[in-house]
Amino acid sequence: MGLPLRKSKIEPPPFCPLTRSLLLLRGAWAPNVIWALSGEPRRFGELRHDIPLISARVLSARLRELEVRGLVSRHLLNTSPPSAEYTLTELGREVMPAIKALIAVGQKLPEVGEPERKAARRATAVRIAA
Amino acid sequence: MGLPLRKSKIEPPPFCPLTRSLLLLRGAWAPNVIWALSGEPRRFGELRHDIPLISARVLSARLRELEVRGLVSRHLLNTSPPSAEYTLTELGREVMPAIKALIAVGQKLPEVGEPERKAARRATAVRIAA
DNA sequence: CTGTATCCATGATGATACTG
DNA sequence: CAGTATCATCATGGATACAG
Repeated sequence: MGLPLRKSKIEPPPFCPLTRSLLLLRGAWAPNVIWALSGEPRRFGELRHDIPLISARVLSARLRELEVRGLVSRHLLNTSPPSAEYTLTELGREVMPAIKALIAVGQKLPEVGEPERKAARRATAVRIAA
Repeated sequence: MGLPLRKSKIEPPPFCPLTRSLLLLRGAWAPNVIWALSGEPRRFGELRHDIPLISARVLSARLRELEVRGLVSRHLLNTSPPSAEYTLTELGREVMPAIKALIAVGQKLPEVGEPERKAARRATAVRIAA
């Protein structure tokens, strides 16, 4: 995310079967957007509320990207004031299993703060005879 | 991706059940590393070969992070020249379902190039009466 | 071979202001 | 309300050189 998925100027890993889905998760906000859309159709403002801290700019960008990829469809409502409604497409719903799997895994993972991330590796480092 | 998961200086979304797993995918290379370790234990050099284009610096960083999080264990072999062996821990293996789900989804997603990403949204924009 | 330290380029975000 | 445009910031990644 940032989850950023930096695409090397060269070529993306030919082997990795993960490259594609990783592109999907690009930005690290996309999964949350999909998750927020898993239920009923949501309007832009509702999504902003559902996904705390996401900026309008980023939400807009992700929605557009997901739309271009065919995971999300956008409908303009001729209301006043005008509003927009976003829903998952059939293709978009196919992503849910992966999202759910991620959530399930997350619940099993221990919480790790920033400090620990930079901690030494000695924790599990073990010396064994060759 | 920089699937990067940029942690706001403020606070991470309290609600999102995805935050944790997303932290795991940080860097967008982690999933590939886990995937590469899904089989037999691998040495540093083997991983570099398994994951084309990944730099030693990044591979090292991801392995360390996964190690700190308890998903990967590292073993130094007293060989000459010295070598290291990485394996998934039990916790690490629990992530596989999510990885596999991502791969499965990836196969269903259409290929989308950079140009399309910036393309207009008109494709699916539809006007419906309110 | 296994990593680590630097330096640098780029992408992803956040904040803010503005338009329809 | 729904977005978009701009500007500034920072993390992640790549390349290269160096160390155990």
